[in-house]
Amino acid sequence: MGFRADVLRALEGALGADVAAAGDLDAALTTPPKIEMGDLAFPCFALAKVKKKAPPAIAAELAATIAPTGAIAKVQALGPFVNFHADPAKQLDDLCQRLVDGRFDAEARTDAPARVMIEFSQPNTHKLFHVGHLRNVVLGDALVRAFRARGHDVVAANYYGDFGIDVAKCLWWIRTRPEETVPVEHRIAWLGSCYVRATQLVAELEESDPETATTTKASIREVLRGMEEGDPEIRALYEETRQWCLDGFQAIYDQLDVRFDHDFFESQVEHEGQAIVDEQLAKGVFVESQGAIICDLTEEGLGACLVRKGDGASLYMTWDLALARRKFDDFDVERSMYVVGSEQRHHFQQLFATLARMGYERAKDCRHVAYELVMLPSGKMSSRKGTAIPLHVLWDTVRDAIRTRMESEGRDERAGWDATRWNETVERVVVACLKYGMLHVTNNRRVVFDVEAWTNPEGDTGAYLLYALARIAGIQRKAEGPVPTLADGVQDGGASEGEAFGHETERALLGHLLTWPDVLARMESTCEPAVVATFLFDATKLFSRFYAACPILKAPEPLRTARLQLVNATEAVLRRGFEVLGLPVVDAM
RNA sequence: GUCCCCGUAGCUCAGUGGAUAGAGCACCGGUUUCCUAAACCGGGGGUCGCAGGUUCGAGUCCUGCCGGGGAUACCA
Repeated sequence: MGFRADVLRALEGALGADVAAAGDLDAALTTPPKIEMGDLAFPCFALAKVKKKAPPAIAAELAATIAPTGAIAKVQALGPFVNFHADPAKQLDDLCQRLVDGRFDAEARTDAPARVMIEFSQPNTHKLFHVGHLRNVVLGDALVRAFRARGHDVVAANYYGDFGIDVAKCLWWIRTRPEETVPVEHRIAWLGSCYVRATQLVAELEESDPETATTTKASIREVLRGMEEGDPEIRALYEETRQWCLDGFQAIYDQLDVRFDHDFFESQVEHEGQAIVDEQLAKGVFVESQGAIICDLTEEGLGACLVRKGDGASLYMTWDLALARRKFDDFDVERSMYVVGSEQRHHFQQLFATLARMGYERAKDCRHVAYELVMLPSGKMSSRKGTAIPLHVLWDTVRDAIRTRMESEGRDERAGWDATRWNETVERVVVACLKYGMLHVTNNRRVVFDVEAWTNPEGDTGAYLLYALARIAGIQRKAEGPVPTLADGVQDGGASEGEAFGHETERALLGHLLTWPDVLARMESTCEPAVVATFLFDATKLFSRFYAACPILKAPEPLRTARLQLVNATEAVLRRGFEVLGLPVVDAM
């Protein structure tokens, strides 16, 4: 069948009685650091003890016993490794067939599909949506796509923070300053500034004029009560401004091509949470402590989990309990994932432990996908200090940079483009840059947001990835004569006019494409989109090298067909990766 | 105090216990009568924070320390 299978069979045969001592052969196989060394390598260290021989001697012995068969073109000992060289044409043919008949995708799927809920984004209404929030959306969406590609039944869920004291602060500011005009554009940013100014005012008053501070806070609480109890005037303002935000968020999700299957709202689960607290209090799972209600998690080493404040008010934790119950009971999810910043680690450890105490067995299948903040080169982003970059500002900046770049080039491809085509292409490059910029860094690492770097579309960026796809489309467009489709495979792997398929850039690219199923599996188990992002960058890099080194359309047959098939296969695999990260595609740029 | 995350090239980052630790940016030099030069090739640049330990083998695993960030019940 495939090269890897052939290698495993050959090794088993050559090892004979030593197979058991060698351990898991499939797991042992590695990729040599350089393509000239071969495509797969078997390290002989584990055998050294049993055979009481030096690894290089064992490698030489094994290499001598294995004859090239099937897709194995050459076997060679190199130091302590047995290196296997694949027959590149057979390998390419195999990849084409598997892409066509679905085996390639089947291999990428899990054998334990589950119903998974992935909660992400969780934007607060009445607050600025800034670059930091973008990381969450893009990360969560990538996970949704990856879990789907793996064959899971995924429910993408959003959870809007549309209630509480912060919303009241914003509304209070608006009500006490009727002279302020509401802008037509970027209303979320304006509402956010109302919230910030109210917060700052209270903080200042607490310093300078404690008495006024107290009355101000009291009137903010009045607004909150009005929201809760349905004061017509306050309620109307609340509903209107809330809707501005929901519309604004939807516009952002549309631009990013992010979709949710279900929306939760804080305003919905607030009361339910309190009911759960009463319930669990009656059962003795929750207890009173210092006037408040807690779930005592000292046994788990997590301290006290506060579920109701001393004044009877609910908190995040209270609502999360109700939310979790809905997820388990109404949606029947087997696994539940929460994409939330890493500063909430303790919160989620407590939440999951509390759910376990409440009797939810599936609490063990809850997972907090933590990620670090987005930082500016100058430090932490703070919406209160006004140092946060609103998403639309970033978007405009990147768009300007990319459009300027494109307009200065004057490419033939773009000669007949109308305004729509221009706008659409620019927008796709922008989205690719934004998403890739957020995803190519490991979750646990801070993303440093440097506008200079983000507006330079060269090197390790989304634009670089799209560029490869545009070149691929260009080749396919310009090919004259017979153009193979993947289903045709590679009929003849032989040499022609002294040139055969198997240039080192071809073999390196091909070998890399073959690892996709494994890469997707790793993204699922680690919840790290960076795994796929790195794969795509490497694939693109390898394609660019191949492209620069090997003429495709002008190559003699059958080399031309083989190269075109490599181009087709590269496109097919790249598209799978783009889909998983939610990156847009282009066929010209 | 305790717990968690990060520390790899000037900067930003990859690196699934295996071979000479790799990219991108920046800097220097080269490549276009040829499929898109947003590309490709070459060059300089490293005590993988420090010290021990486990292992045939450690950037990777364990312990301790140093530096940065975060969490640590009545904020959200």
